Amino acid sequence: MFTIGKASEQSGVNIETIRYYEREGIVPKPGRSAGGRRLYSPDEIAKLRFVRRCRDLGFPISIIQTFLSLTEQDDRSCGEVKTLAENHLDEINAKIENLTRLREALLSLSSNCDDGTADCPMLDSLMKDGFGESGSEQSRH
Amino acid sequence: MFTIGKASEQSGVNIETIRYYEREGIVPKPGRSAGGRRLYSPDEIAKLRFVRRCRDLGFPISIIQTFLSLTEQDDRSCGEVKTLAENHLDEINAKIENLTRLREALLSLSSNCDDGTADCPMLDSLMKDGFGESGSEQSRH
DNA sequence: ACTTGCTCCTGTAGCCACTACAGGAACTAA
DNA sequence: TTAGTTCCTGTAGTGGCTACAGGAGCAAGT
Repeated sequence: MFTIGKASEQSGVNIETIRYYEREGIVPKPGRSAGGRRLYSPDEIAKLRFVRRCRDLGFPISIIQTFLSLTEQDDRSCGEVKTLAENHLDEINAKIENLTRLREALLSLSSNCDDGTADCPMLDSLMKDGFGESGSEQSRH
Repeated sequence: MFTIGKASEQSGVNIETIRYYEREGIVPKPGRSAGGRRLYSPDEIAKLRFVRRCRDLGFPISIIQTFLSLTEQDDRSCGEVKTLAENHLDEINAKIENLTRLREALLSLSSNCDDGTADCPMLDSLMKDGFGESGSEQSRH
């Protein structure tokens, strides 16, 4: 059994984050020592590491909770996992596309932007009327 | 002069967000009608639109505030803008790289994941000891 | 036995940039 | 006048943590 500090080291999850996961019911409450300290088994540490790796892959907590419940009941888990992973891949691809378009926009805006000029062409075009948009979009995640 | 609804339409900024920007001092407080309603001039609407466009480009509010103060005093603004834009471009590029690596990782993980299997190889490898990491990293933005 | 210094505990508040109410006041059109 | 719409303030919630404050427990050295 390991204290929270060791569990943090071994799982790569910050101590405060571990306590947060417990508060939120993302991982089960561990046992306690006589003095009231949390004690983690290797299995519980593996679970923490699993959550961190999923977070590193960009999965939101809600999906990770589904993953965790799928690992409990080992009943036809793989199909559902694959679907969730594919949806997540689609989101990642969409983000990459967005960022790439954004980069192009920013590049072309800042390219006219030379040191020494009094009026900045980038700020100018961002302030102008009807510049890169077709109407009032009003959509942001 | 326009009410907040028209200002929202014309700038593309949500009504609640406009009020939030005002509360936070990101845009100056507009005048009010006899009945206490906010009234926006075309210039103030242009400022809101500017903020939205910068947000669309991914700039954080803190940077946008710098931009706004630079547009007030038209003193050698362009050099500073260019630097901020380049730093932001670096961040965007870093994000794209991260997401691309993430996509590869997720693809290779989920590729072994076929429907019908009892134990999911993706969840399996995420749960295992020492799989894709060199030690205890502990670094997340 | 006592002290030093580390780890741990709970509880609360802050981060970013919004978004979503609730409960009421003020306009506008029929 | 009345119904419907827009606006007002104030507060709380979102996600996923992170950062305290103020105290208790514990291990090693003297």
